[in-house]
Amino acid sequence: MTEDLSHANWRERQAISRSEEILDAAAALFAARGFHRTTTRDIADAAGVAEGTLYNYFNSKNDLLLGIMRRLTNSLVGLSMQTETVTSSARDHFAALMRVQREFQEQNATMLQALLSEILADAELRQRYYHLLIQPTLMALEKDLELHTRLKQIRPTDIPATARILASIFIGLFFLEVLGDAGLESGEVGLEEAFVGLTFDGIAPR
Amino acid sequence: MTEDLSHANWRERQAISRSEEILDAAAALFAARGFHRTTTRDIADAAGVAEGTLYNYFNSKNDLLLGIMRRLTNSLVGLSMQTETVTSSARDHFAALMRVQREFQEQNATMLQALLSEILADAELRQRYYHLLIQPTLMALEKDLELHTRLKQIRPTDIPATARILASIFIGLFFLEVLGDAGLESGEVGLEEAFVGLTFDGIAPR
Amino acid sequence: MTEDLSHANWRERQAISRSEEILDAAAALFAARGFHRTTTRDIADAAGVAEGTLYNYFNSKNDLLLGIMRRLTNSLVGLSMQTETVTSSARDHFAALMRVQREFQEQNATMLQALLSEILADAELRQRYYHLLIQPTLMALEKDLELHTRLKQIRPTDIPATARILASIFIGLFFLEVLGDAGLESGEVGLEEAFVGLTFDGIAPR
Amino acid sequence: MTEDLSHANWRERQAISRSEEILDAAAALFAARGFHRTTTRDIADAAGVAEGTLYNYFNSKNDLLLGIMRRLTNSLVGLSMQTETVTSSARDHFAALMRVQREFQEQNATMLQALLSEILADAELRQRYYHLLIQPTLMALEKDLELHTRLKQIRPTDIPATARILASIFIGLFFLEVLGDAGLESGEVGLEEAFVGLTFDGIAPR
DNA sequence: AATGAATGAGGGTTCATTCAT
DNA sequence: CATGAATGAACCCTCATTCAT
Repeated sequence: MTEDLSHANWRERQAISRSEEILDAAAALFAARGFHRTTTRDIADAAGVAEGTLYNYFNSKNDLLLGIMRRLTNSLVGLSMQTETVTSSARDHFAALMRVQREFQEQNATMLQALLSEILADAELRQRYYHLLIQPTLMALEKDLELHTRLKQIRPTDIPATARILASIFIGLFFLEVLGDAGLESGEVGLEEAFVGLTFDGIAPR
Repeated sequence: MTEDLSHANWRERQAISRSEEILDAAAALFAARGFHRTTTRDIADAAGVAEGTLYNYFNSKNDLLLGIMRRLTNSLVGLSMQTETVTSSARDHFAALMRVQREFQEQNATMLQALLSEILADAELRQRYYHLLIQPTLMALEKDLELHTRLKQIRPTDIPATARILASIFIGLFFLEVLGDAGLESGEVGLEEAFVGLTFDGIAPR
Repeated sequence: MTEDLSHANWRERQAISRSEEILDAAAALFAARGFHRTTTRDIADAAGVAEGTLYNYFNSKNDLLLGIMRRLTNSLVGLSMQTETVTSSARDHFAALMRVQREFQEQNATMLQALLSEILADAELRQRYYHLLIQPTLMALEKDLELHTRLKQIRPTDIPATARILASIFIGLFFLEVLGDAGLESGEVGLEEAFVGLTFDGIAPR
Repeated sequence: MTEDLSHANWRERQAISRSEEILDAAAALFAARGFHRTTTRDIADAAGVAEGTLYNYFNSKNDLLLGIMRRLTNSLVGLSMQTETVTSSARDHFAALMRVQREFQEQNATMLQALLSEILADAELRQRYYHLLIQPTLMALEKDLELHTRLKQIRPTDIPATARILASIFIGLFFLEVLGDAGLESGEVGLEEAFVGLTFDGIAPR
């Protein structure tokens, strides 16, 4: 009985890791060549399994995208739990936010790139992505802004609009990164400072 | 002779308008369903021509994307010429910039969306897009920032980083729009104010 | 009236020469790339006319092949008239036959090559070719053999079989030529001598 | 282990026979209608498989031609091994050669016809065919002639030229056969006799 | 008679998915 | 569960032919 259980566990673990290996392969290939230019054959080869095996873990090629998205959301949940803890000053808090966001993008770069392309092309996926990843981010930002406004750590603003501008910065920076912008590669530090400087103090002369 | 000329002109004009009609159809479909989910048959039908006719104007389906990109760059050139002249205060200048950018995005929404998806999936296209559309925008922003810094209308900052953050805002906002973010639909005015408020004065309390 | 006639003549001559120019272009291209790999566009370009113009002179692309065949038969008729005149010895006669055949092949090389390929692939064309070009040649050979047999200039043989072997030599040599056989390029003289030596004296030792 | 092996063998045998079935179908159709008039659909139907299956065994339609050529060369190799041993008299030897050649042509008629047409139209294929099939035949003939000359079984001749004439006879006869020449159908015996009579004794009267 | 843009049927090829082993 | 050969719908593109100018 115990053996049966452990065996089942082993199999389950096997299954999970197989599934993850396949997703790894798929994400890498989707990011490199795009979803449509990647064949199931490519994925199977990269994952070291037969083509038919893919269909034991995923119902369709499209399901792989959904799997990637699930991973991203899980990753984001872990992230939000991590940043939940309020930090001292608003300045530090938003600097930390930027850092965390950039880290998230960096660690999930291939998956994000793989998804974004299809998101722009598929209405259903788009909606799903928005609800699972963008909207939570926007709401978290709004909540943060509200909180710090109440604490008088930031001045009163149009919170929804400001949240969207901040989110746009994160999104846009990822985009520039994908586009291979040289200006970004040089140094992250400058970017973070410029971000905090801009958003907190503005660029108006004193 | 006059007749010959006018005849040639007629032909030429026909060819140009046909070409534009096809691009219109292609851009709309690419934006709606994505490049790969759109068939040449779809495009031909939407443009009201036979499938073979597409290939009298474009060498391949991919060429249609390049045609769309060419249109966008032309549109951007017209835009920069239009904004070149503006000066007055830095505040007004950047507000105008935001307005112009958003207008550009609005007027070229389908084409931008049609391209973006493929840009994320195709390295060559990506590079081309960066050089033709993003880099010029970044450089124009840097030039603007430099100018106004020299005029003491804005305080000294890390100009390349700031330019990238501003560009990111434009890019990210378009993305949110494509994702159908409801918060953006409500009002452009609030957004523009928030943008100027944020970038000039920051969100730090006085 | 005279003028009308001369005008008509001019036009007719024009038409004929146009038609011939087109056939020239077609034959050259068919020989170089094969019938199916040659497009009507290619032919029109090579002939210096528009694609539609081809159809004022030929009903279809296939008709161009028939045109080429007509040319070949005309060429062959001229040839047979030329060789009709009986020459002194049988030896000289068959040597002359070989020479004339090789000359015919050389002068019509492109057209022959263009046709042969299609002949092997198209049953109808094959039959037409056989009746127009091969059968007459075989019959002429048989007549020649009969005549010289009667004159005791050659020994009695199975005339139909011998005629076929002689024709095969001509056909096969052309084939080897097309295949670019280096042994043939070197010298024609040796070939002619070997031909007469073989066919008249055989290779058996004295 | 035994099972694995037998299983692998079964698979392999399956694959080979499938591949051969497809080639059979292709050769028959190419011979009947020509390469370009035969569609991959036709071939698949004739072979009793789906269109896509063709591409599990051959990379392209062109590859089928190469496959046919490979078969022919294999067949030729078997042939040369078979004739290598013959000696006896020169007369008998060349009679046997003729017989073997005609048998080869007969047994590979469809494949030969399938290839010939494309050979005349495609320079690359032409070269390949020459090197794989024609040149070996020519060299074998030259070697035979040399040997028998040295043995004084045939008189001294221009060996390369004679070899080419003999090869031409074989090639030309196949051509006449393809053209459906009635004179050939009647009897092979007469042809063989005429061939030996012509080549050894010539047609000159005693 | 000349033009060449428009046509659309048809072709070769790809690839996600299935299923017998 | 794993395999990979078989499938066939669907796609992009070509090109002979037509016809309005």
